[in-house]
Amino acid sequence: MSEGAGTRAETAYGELKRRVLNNAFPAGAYVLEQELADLLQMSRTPIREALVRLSNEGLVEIRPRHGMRVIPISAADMAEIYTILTALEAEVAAEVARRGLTPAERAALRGAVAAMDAALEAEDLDAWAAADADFHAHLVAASANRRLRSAILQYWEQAHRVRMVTLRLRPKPVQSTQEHHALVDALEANDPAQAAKLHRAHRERAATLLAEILKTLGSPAL
Amino acid sequence: MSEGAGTRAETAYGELKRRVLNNAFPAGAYVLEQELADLLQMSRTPIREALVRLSNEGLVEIRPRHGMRVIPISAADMAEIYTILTALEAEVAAEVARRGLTPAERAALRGAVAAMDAALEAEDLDAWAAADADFHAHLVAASANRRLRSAILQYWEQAHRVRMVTLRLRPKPVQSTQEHHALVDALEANDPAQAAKLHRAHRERAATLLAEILKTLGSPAL
DNA sequence: GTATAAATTAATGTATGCGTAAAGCCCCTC
DNA sequence: GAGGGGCTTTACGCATACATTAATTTATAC
Repeated sequence: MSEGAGTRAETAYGELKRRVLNNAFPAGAYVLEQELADLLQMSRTPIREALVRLSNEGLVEIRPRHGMRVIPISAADMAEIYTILTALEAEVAAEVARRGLTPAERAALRGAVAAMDAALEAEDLDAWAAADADFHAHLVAASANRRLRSAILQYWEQAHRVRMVTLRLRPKPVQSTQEHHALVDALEANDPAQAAKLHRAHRERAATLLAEILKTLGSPAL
Repeated sequence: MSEGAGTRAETAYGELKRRVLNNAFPAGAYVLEQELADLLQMSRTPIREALVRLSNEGLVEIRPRHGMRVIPISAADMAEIYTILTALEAEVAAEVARRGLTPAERAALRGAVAAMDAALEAEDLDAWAAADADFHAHLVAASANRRLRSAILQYWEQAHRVRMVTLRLRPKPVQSTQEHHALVDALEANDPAQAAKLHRAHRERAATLLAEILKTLGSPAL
């Protein structure tokens, strides 16, 4: 069993982040530092450090006498996030296309697309979402730009909760598979412009879709 | 006199950040938490919180028994940062061109370009750098995307120290002015694609230039 | 009943103290 | 002089205590 992290602050960070991403906190509710300290069985000090980090990452909000809460994401927020994700991932696509795919990368990407196909056929939305995440993770991992990778991850995480909630409210993602295949083709063909363009279109379509769903949901902001 | 911030942690954050950006810490040297605490006349607790934030922002590095140091930026780091800045700012340029400039924005941008011209004529590099920063700040401020604004600011800050150091090592920035005028033209003409393209070219040229200077410097990493 | 002021509560921001364990040092061996 | 084992120092990680002050409640006046 891998414990987790050496320091308590890191444990707190990891554990709280996990819970935030899995929507384990009551939506919109404030949680006090002491409650978190009790929950994770440590003093407020490491909890505080973890909260500072999480709030820096835009995942939680600290309100001085009310505690912390998961940042609610509105349709407008989602649009902001997707704009950034789109720009950054398109950059990755271009970079990767420029230098070409290694066989391992190619395999990983094609594998992820295959998994998406399979999940779609099996009507397993969770598996599809996982495969989709996998695809994008592999793509991002192929960038040599460490800062770029970590920035993308950060915005991906901000959007994660919402993606999960809306997963079952959207039409079956059939077109997505096509788009992913085309993107890998462009990457293999060493065509940066095309790769960036395809990826951008892919993301923009997803963003539009999400925006509509969120608008439909009213906007109680997740 | 504006004191600064209410809480000491915020004061520490602001003050330390200011010093980091102004290169007030000996290059490459580690500084202990206690020394910072003495420096700012507070206990280690708020200092720690500030350091956690700064390290999250990629400005400093915390090494457990050695203290904190300003993160050294190599030529490769600079390339990473500029890639991200380029992608994000091009996005802003496109967004702003899409919706058009308000008269105030137009005035601010043209004003900044004029200031760059003047500074160039007066051979005042500091003024030129300030005007350049102004231009980009005004451009970024014109985006409605809060997350995008803050992400750009973050990477801008990471590059700030290096920009200042290299300012006097580069050829006179004559071409820059032209490029800025052209960009404003595209923004006014509501031409998103052209605005993005121009801005991207502008930044990529700057990045190439910087890379060469840094390579020339050897790479002791700033 | 509403509004204002006073009193109370309680969550945070910060200082402090201490145990831990890493880093450095000393001394010894080869 | 290089290597290594044990000792010392000390910076940090964390728990804890407490003052501060915002939030809330109660009291009071109208």
